[in-house]
Amino acid sequence: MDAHLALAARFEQWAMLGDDPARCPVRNLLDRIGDRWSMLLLAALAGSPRRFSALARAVPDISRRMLTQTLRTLETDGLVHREVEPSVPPRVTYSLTPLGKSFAGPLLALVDWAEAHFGEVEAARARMALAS
Amino acid sequence: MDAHLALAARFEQWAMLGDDPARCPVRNLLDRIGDRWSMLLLAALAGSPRRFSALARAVPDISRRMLTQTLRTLETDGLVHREVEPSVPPRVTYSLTPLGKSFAGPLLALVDWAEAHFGEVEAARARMALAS
DNA sequence: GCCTATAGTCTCTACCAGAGACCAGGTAAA
DNA sequence: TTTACCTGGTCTCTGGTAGAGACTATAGGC
Repeated sequence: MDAHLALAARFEQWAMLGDDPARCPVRNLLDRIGDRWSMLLLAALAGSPRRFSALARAVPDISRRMLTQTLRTLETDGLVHREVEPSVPPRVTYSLTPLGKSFAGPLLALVDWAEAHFGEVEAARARMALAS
Repeated sequence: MDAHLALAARFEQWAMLGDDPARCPVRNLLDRIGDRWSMLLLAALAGSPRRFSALARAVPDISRRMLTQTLRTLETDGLVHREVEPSVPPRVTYSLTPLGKSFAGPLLALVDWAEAHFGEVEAARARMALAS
Protein backbone atom coordinates (compact mmCIF):
# COMPACT_ATOMS: atom_id res chain seq x y z
CA MET A 1 0.00 0.00 0.00
CA ASP A 2 1.27 3.45 -0.91
CA ALA A 3 2.13 5.71 1.97
CA HIS A 4 -0.47 8.28 1.04
CA LEU A 5 -3.22 5.67 0.96
CA ALA A 6 -2.15 4.31 4.35
CA LEU A 7 -2.21 7.86 5.64
CA ALA A 8 -5.73 8.38 4.33
CA ALA A 9 -6.90 5.23 6.12
CA ARG A 10 -5.43 6.53 9.37
CA PHE A 11 -7.08 9.88 8.92
CA GLU A 12 -10.48 8.22 8.57
CA GLN A 13 -9.90 6.42 11.86
CA TRP A 14 -9.21 9.70 13.65
CA ALA A 15 -12.43 11.14 12.32
CA MET A 16 -14.24 8.29 14.08
CA LEU A 17 -12.98 9.55 17.41
CA GLY A 18 -15.49 12.34 17.24
CA ASP A 19 -15.14 15.93 18.25
CA ASP A 20 -12.43 15.80 20.89
CA PRO A 21 -9.03 16.21 19.21
CA ALA A 22 -7.12 15.53 22.45
CA ARG A 23 -8.23 11.91 22.36
CA CYS A 24 -6.48 11.36 19.04
CA PRO A 25 -2.87 10.32 19.74
CA VAL A 26 -1.62 11.99 16.61
CA ARG A 27 -3.38 15.29 17.24
CA ASN A 28 -2.24 15.22 20.83
CA LEU A 29 1.43 14.61 20.02
CA LEU A 30 1.43 16.89 17.00
CA ASP A 31 0.24 19.74 19.20
CA ARG A 32 3.17 19.07 21.54
CA ILE A 33 6.18 18.29 19.41
CA GLY A 34 4.94 19.79 16.16
CA ASP A 35 6.19 23.27 16.98
CA ARG A 36 9.19 25.25 15.85
CA TRP A 37 11.51 24.17 18.67
CA SER A 38 10.71 20.66 19.93
CA MET A 39 11.94 18.74 16.92
CA LEU A 40 14.99 20.96 16.69
CA LEU A 41 15.95 20.30 20.30
CA LEU A 42 15.41 16.58 19.87
CA ALA A 43 17.76 16.68 16.90
CA ALA A 44 20.27 18.71 18.90
CA LEU A 45 20.24 16.09 21.66
CA ALA A 46 20.43 13.15 19.26
CA GLY A 47 24.20 12.99 19.28
CA SER A 48 25.00 13.36 22.94
CA PRO A 49 23.63 14.96 26.11
CA ARG A 50 24.06 18.72 26.29
CA ARG A 51 23.87 21.31 29.00
CA PHE A 52 21.37 24.17 29.01
CA SER A 53 23.77 26.78 27.69
CA ALA A 54 25.20 24.38 25.12
CA LEU A 55 21.69 23.91 23.75
CA ALA A 56 21.21 27.67 23.68
CA ARG A 57 24.43 27.93 21.67
CA ALA A 58 23.44 25.08 19.34
CA VAL A 59 20.10 26.77 18.55
CA PRO A 60 21.11 30.42 18.61
CA ASP A 61 17.73 31.94 17.84
CA ILE A 62 15.75 30.31 20.63
CA SER A 63 15.04 32.53 23.62
CA ARG A 64 15.97 31.16 27.03
CA ARG A 65 12.33 31.37 27.96
CA MET A 66 11.25 29.06 25.13
CA LEU A 67 14.26 26.82 25.68
CA THR A 68 13.26 26.23 29.30
CA GLN A 69 9.60 25.81 28.42
CA THR A 70 10.18 23.40 25.53
CA LEU A 71 12.60 21.27 27.52
CA ARG A 72 10.09 21.06 30.37
CA THR A 73 7.39 19.85 27.98
CA LEU A 74 9.72 17.27 26.45
CA GLU A 75 10.61 16.14 29.97
CA THR A 76 7.01 15.69 31.10
CA ASP A 77 6.32 13.76 27.90
CA GLY A 78 9.16 11.42 28.75
CA LEU A 79 11.30 12.25 25.71
CA VAL A 80 14.08 14.07 27.53
CA HIS A 81 15.82 13.44 30.84
CA ARG A 82 16.92 16.38 32.99
CA GLU A 83 19.74 15.84 35.43
CA VAL A 84 20.92 18.45 37.93
CA GLU A 85 24.47 18.22 39.22
CA PRO A 86 24.37 19.96 42.62
CA SER A 87 27.63 21.84 42.20
CA VAL A 88 28.14 25.59 42.33
CA PRO A 89 27.05 26.89 39.94
CA PRO A 90 24.66 24.01 39.28
CA ARG A 91 25.10 22.19 36.00
CA VAL A 92 22.00 20.81 34.31
CA THR A 93 22.39 18.15 31.64
CA TYR A 94 19.68 17.18 29.19
CA SER A 95 19.69 13.84 27.40
CA LEU A 96 17.31 11.76 25.32
CA THR A 97 15.44 8.97 27.05
CA PRO A 98 15.01 5.66 25.18
CA LEU A 99 11.61 7.00 24.12
CA GLY A 100 13.26 10.15 22.84
CA LYS A 101 15.81 8.13 20.92
CA SER A 102 13.02 6.08 19.34
CA PHE A 103 11.73 9.31 17.81
CA ALA A 104 14.92 9.73 15.82
CA GLY A 105 13.65 7.45 13.04
CA PRO A 106 10.55 9.48 12.08
CA LEU A 107 12.44 12.71 12.61
CA LEU A 108 15.21 11.59 10.29
CA ALA A 109 12.61 10.70 7.65
CA LEU A 110 11.31 14.25 7.91
CA VAL A 111 14.79 15.75 7.70
CA ASP A 112 15.66 13.62 4.68
CA TRP A 113 12.51 14.70 2.90
CA ALA A 114 13.18 18.36 3.66
CA GLU A 115 16.70 18.21 2.29
CA ALA A 116 15.70 16.19 -0.77
CA HIS A 117 12.74 18.35 -1.80
CA PHE A 118 13.71 21.82 -0.63
CA GLY A 119 14.70 22.76 -4.15
CA GLU A 120 11.24 21.91 -5.46
CA VAL A 121 9.63 23.95 -2.70
CA GLU A 122 11.79 26.96 -3.53
CA ALA A 123 10.93 26.58 -7.20
CA ALA A 124 7.22 26.49 -6.37
CA ARG A 125 7.57 29.63 -4.26
CA ALA A 126 9.36 31.41 -7.09
CA ARG A 127 6.61 30.42 -9.55
CA MET A 128 3.91 31.72 -7.20
CA ALA A 129 5.80 34.96 -6.65
CA LEU A 130 5.97 35.52 -10.40
CA ALA A 131 2.31 34.69 -10.94
CA SER A 132 1.07 37.16 -8.34
CA MET B 1 24.24 3.83 11.40
CA ASP B 2 21.55 4.38 14.01
CA ALA B 3 18.95 6.95 13.18
CA HIS B 4 19.85 9.16 16.11
CA LEU B 5 23.51 9.23 15.10
CA ALA B 6 22.59 10.11 11.54
CA LEU B 7 20.38 12.86 12.92
CA ALA B 8 23.23 14.22 15.02
CA ALA B 9 25.47 14.36 11.95
CA ARG B 10 22.81 16.34 10.08
CA PHE B 11 22.41 18.71 12.97
CA GLU B 12 26.13 19.49 12.96
CA GLN B 13 25.88 20.35 9.26
CA TRP B 14 23.12 22.86 9.94
CA ALA B 15 25.23 24.51 12.59
CA MET B 16 27.83 25.15 9.87
CA LEU B 17 25.31 27.28 7.99
CA GLY B 18 25.86 30.03 10.50
CA ASP B 19 23.39 32.38 12.01
CA ASP B 20 20.68 32.54 9.39
CA PRO B 21 18.13 29.81 10.07
CA ALA B 22 16.22 30.49 6.87
CA ARG B 23 19.08 29.10 4.82
CA CYS B 24 18.75 25.72 6.50
CA PRO B 25 16.23 23.66 4.51
CA VAL B 26 15.05 21.82 7.58
CA ARG B 27 14.55 24.98 9.63
CA ASN B 28 12.82 26.62 6.71
CA LEU B 29 10.37 23.79 6.13
CA LEU B 30 9.82 23.08 9.80
CA ASP B 31 8.75 26.69 10.26
CA ARG B 32 6.18 26.24 7.50
CA ILE B 33 4.65 22.82 7.95
CA GLY B 34 5.56 22.36 11.60
CA ASP B 35 2.39 24.01 12.85
CA ARG B 36 -0.82 22.62 14.24
CA TRP B 37 -2.67 22.45 10.92
CA SER B 38 -0.40 21.85 7.91
CA MET B 39 0.38 18.19 8.52
CA LEU B 40 -3.23 17.54 9.43
CA LEU B 41 -4.47 19.01 6.16
CA LEU B 42 -1.89 17.06 4.18
CA ALA B 43 -3.15 13.89 5.85
CA ALA B 44 -6.74 14.88 5.12
CA LEU B 45 -5.91 15.31 1.44
CA ALA B 46 -3.88 12.10 1.23
CA GLY B 47 -6.82 9.93 0.22
CA SER B 48 -8.50 12.07 -2.39
CA PRO B 49 -9.02 15.71 -3.34
CA ARG B 50 -11.47 17.58 -1.15
CA ARG B 51 -13.40 20.80 -1.40
CA PHE B 52 -12.97 23.67 1.03
CA SER B 53 -16.03 22.87 3.11
CA ALA B 54 -15.23 19.16 3.09
CA LEU B 55 -11.87 19.97 4.62
CA ALA B 56 -13.56 22.14 7.21
CA ARG B 57 -15.81 19.21 8.09
CA ALA B 58 -12.90 16.74 8.17
CA VAL B 59 -10.98 18.96 10.61
CA PRO B 60 -13.84 20.36 12.70
CA ASP B 61 -11.78 22.54 15.02
CA ILE B 62 -9.97 24.58 12.40
CA SER B 63 -11.34 28.05 11.81
CA ARG B 64 -12.08 29.02 8.23
CA ARG B 65 -9.51 31.76 8.57
CA MET B 66 -6.73 29.31 9.39
CA LEU B 67 -8.00 26.83 6.82
CA THR B 68 -7.70 29.43 4.07
CA GLN B 69 -4.35 30.66 5.31
CA THR B 70 -2.80 27.20 5.73
CA LEU B 71 -4.01 26.04 2.33
CA ARG B 72 -2.53 29.16 0.73
CA THR B 73 0.85 28.46 2.32
CA LEU B 74 0.76 24.82 1.22
CA GLU B 75 -0.14 26.01 -2.27
CA THR B 76 2.73 28.48 -2.53
CA ASP B 77 5.10 25.77 -1.30
CA GLY B 78 3.90 23.51 -4.09
CA LEU B 79 2.43 20.81 -1.87
CA VAL B 80 -1.22 21.43 -2.68
CA HIS B 81 -3.02 22.29 -5.90
CA ARG B 82 -6.02 24.63 -5.85
CA GLU B 83 -8.55 24.36 -8.62
CA VAL B 84 -11.49 26.72 -9.02
CA GLU B 85 -14.50 25.51 -10.96
CA PRO B 86 -16.17 28.69 -12.25
CA SER B 87 -19.73 27.66 -11.50
CA VAL B 88 -22.19 29.49 -9.30
CA PRO B 89 -21.50 29.15 -6.45
CA PRO B 90 -17.85 28.52 -7.28
CA ARG B 91 -16.45 25.17 -6.20
CA VAL B 92 -12.82 24.99 -5.14
CA THR B 93 -11.06 21.66 -5.01
CA TYR B 94 -7.80 21.06 -3.21
CA SER B 95 -5.55 18.14 -4.05
CA LEU B 96 -2.02 16.99 -3.33
CA THR B 97 0.61 17.68 -5.95
CA PRO B 98 3.21 14.96 -6.61
CA LEU B 99 5.45 16.85 -4.19
CA GLY B 100 2.68 16.77 -1.59
CA LYS B 101 2.20 13.05 -2.12
CA SER B 102 5.92 12.48 -1.65
CA PHE B 103 5.56 13.91 1.83
CA ALA B 104 3.21 11.09 2.82
CA GLY B 105 6.11 8.78 3.65
CA PRO B 106 7.73 10.92 6.36
CA LEU B 107 4.32 11.94 7.64
CA LEU B 108 3.24 8.32 7.94
CA ALA B 109 6.42 7.55 9.90
CA LEU B 110 5.49 10.31 12.31
CA VAL B 111 1.92 9.07 12.63
CA ASP B 112 3.08 5.51 13.21
CA TRP B 113 5.43 6.63 15.94
CA ALA B 114 2.73 8.69 17.61
CA GLU B 115 0.27 5.79 17.69
CA ALA B 116 2.89 3.28 18.82
CA HIS B 117 4.33 5.38 21.65
CA PHE B 118 1.38 7.43 22.84
CA GLY B 119 0.90 5.08 25.79
CA GLU B 120 4.46 5.67 26.97
CA VAL B 121 3.99 9.43 26.69
CA GLU B 122 0.80 9.30 28.73
CA ALA B 123 2.55 7.17 31.34
CA ALA B 124 5.38 9.70 31.55
CA ARG B 125 2.90 12.54 31.98
CA ALA B 126 1.15 10.64 34.78
CA ARG B 127 4.49 10.05 36.54
CA MET B 128 5.38 13.74 36.30
CA ALA B 129 1.95 14.76 37.57
CA LEU B 130 2.39 12.53 40.62
CA ALA B 131 5.90 13.76 41.32
CA SER B 132 4.95 17.43 41.31
C1' DG C 1 -39.95 35.83 0.80
C1' DC C 2 -36.83 33.06 3.28
C1' DC C 3 -33.38 29.61 4.07
C1' DT C 4 -29.51 27.04 2.36
C1' DA C 5 -25.04 26.33 0.34
C1' DT C 6 -20.70 27.97 -1.83
C1' DA C 7 -15.74 29.91 -0.47
C1' DG C 8 -14.05 32.84 1.60
C1' DT C 9 -13.01 37.93 4.09
C1' DC C 10 -13.19 41.23 8.01
C1' DT C 11 -12.84 42.73 12.64
C1' DC C 12 -12.16 42.13 17.43
C1' DT C 13 -10.03 40.05 21.17
C1' DA C 14 -7.24 36.92 23.92
C1' DC C 15 -3.32 34.61 24.26
C1' DC C 16 1.34 33.49 23.58
C1' DA C 17 6.09 33.94 21.74
C1' DG C 18 10.15 36.84 21.86
C1' DA C 19 13.13 40.62 23.86
C1' DG C 20 15.57 41.90 27.45
C1' DA C 21 16.16 42.84 32.48
C1' DC C 22 16.94 40.50 36.56
C1' DC C 23 18.26 36.75 40.17
C1' DA C 24 21.49 33.83 43.49
C1' DG C 25 25.87 32.64 44.77
C1' DG C 26 30.35 31.35 44.16
C1' DT C 27 35.07 32.32 41.28
C1' DA C 28 38.53 35.09 39.53
C1' DA C 29 40.76 39.11 37.98
C1' DA C 30 42.05 44.25 39.02
C1' DT D 1 37.54 45.49 47.82
C1' DT D 2 35.28 46.13 43.92
C1' DT D 3 34.16 44.40 39.69
C1' DA D 4 32.98 41.21 36.36
C1' DC D 5 31.49 36.60 35.04
C1' DC D 6 29.68 31.95 35.12
C1' DT D 7 25.70 28.90 35.88
C1' DG D 8 20.43 27.99 34.72
C1' DG D 9 17.02 29.91 34.81
C1' DT D 10 12.57 33.62 36.06
C1' DC D 11 9.95 38.07 35.37
C1' DT D 12 7.69 41.59 32.82
C1' DC D 13 6.39 44.02 28.76
C1' DT D 14 4.98 44.13 24.09
C1' DG D 15 3.85 42.85 19.35
C1' DG D 16 2.15 39.46 16.39
C1' DT D 17 -0.92 35.99 15.59
C1' DA D 18 -4.60 32.52 16.25
C1' DG D 19 -9.48 31.96 17.04
C1' DA D 20 -14.51 33.52 17.31
C1' DG D 21 -17.99 35.07 14.90
C1' DA D 22 -20.27 38.33 11.78
C1' DC D 23 -20.51 39.49 7.00
C1' DT D 24 -20.27 39.04 1.61
C1' DA D 25 -22.60 37.67 -3.31
C1' DT D 26 -25.19 34.66 -5.99
C1' DA D 27 -28.29 30.95 -7.13
C1' DG D 28 -31.58 27.26 -6.09
C1' DG D 29 -35.26 25.03 -3.37
C1' DC D 30 -39.51 25.43 -0.54
